[in-house]
Amino acid sequence: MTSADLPSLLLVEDDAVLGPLIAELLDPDYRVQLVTNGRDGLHQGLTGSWDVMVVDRGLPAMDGIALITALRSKGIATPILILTALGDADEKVRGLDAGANDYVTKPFDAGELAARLRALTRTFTPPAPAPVAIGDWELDPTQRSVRSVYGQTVSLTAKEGQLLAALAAEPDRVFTRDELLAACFHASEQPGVIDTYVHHLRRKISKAVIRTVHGLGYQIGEAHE
Amino acid sequence: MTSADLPSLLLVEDDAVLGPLIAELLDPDYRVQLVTNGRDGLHQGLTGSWDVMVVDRGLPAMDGIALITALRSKGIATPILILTALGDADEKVRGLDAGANDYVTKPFDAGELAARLRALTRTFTPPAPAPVAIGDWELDPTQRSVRSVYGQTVSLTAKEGQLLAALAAEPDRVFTRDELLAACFHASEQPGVIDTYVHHLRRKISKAVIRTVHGLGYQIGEAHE
DNA sequence: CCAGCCCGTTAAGAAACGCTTAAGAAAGTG
DNA sequence: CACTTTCTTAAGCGTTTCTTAACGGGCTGG
Repeated sequence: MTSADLPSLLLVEDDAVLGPLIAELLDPDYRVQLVTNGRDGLHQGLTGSWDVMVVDRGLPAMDGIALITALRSKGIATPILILTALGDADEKVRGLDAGANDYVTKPFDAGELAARLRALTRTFTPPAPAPVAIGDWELDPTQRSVRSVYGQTVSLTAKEGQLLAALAAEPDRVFTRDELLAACFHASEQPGVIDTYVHHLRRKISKAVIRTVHGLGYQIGEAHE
Repeated sequence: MTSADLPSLLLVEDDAVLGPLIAELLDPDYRVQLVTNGRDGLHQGLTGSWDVMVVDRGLPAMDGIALITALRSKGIATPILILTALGDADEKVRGLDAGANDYVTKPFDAGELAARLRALTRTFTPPAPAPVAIGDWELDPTQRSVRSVYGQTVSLTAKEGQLLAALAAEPDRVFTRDELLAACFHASEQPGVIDTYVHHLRRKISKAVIRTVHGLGYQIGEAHE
């Protein structure tokens, strides 16, 4: 989920009637983008940032299975639900093994589809999330404050907390500004925002926590050398 | 996956005939543990470490929905598939919203069940760029750092990384300066740049890594003959 | 062994990049 | 509605990285 608003959903459906219908059906709960062929689906899937995708099986320009295979091979891990008229068990096996996470056959029940999509997008948060350790600091799960190992507590703003949480999620990994932008902001801001917030964090916490990797981005953890 | 061998599967099914049958069906692909009531399912689910669970809907001692709700509230995030005779859309919605990840109705197709379980246990790992081995060193796929076999890590600049990657791509091959220029730079620079960067690399890493072939260029690896 | 080319090393200017600051816009609050 | 806090942009300045060039030592072939 890129922000506090609705999750984004990419719908790939060539049927001129069914496509808009499904889009309308999902509209209250998702920001739906409808594309009507596999090639557009691939392009959107690769370039956009989606919380979940619904793809038809038979598509012009690029088959649904081929689309999913292509996306997965490019490292796209977004949950994908296949929605199609082809209901043979063999077809289901093929679709799921290609990398889909769920398979629903037409005609489908609207409530069931919605529930399956909820199941796919559900981000499971354990009831008592352990505070995230960042060097000598501890990020509170509410993402609004950090405590040093020696009692001192610093409160963060929402963006500061999100940025720090994103970096802390994968220590040692280097995040580009664009990645961080997609994770914490609406992706419409200037990449320079990140610099500003990194500066804020470094001033509030110790300078050493967030490392700069020149030309790439930022990183938490392992100082190289 | 808890170990290198088969994934573990907890099957909660009270039917004395169907339970062992399903267990046998899944046996080739999973380490299956069968329990026949909800209370045992809860206990196993909480204490054991499972890669996936298959639970029946109607269970003695504790309903399947209640079981899932209880597990989720305790922070158990294991993928759960409901396998049941109750096939109403409403039932499916209830089961999925309780925290199940998939819902299959009896009678079920063995191949489909297996595929859906594969989809649930599939751990999607984005194509992990394998580190490139260079003598006693390992080039990080981000191409921005190298680690020696004994822990020491050295960070590289962008050009240093590109140059090292180009040389390491074909060990033992001798690259001319022009080839390296075309591979790492805009081909508009002086060939002498290469010398400078080779020097930087030799200073950061050990001198022996990059060999000079007089009159030709540079090389990683063994000398010819 | 020597002349001549090739390579290693260093330094310094140029360019790209990141840090810091400030100020206006937007959002939240009483 | 006024006030405060937070968000976002932009610009100046310092740092890192890139590229060139020059000098001195080393390699090769006759």
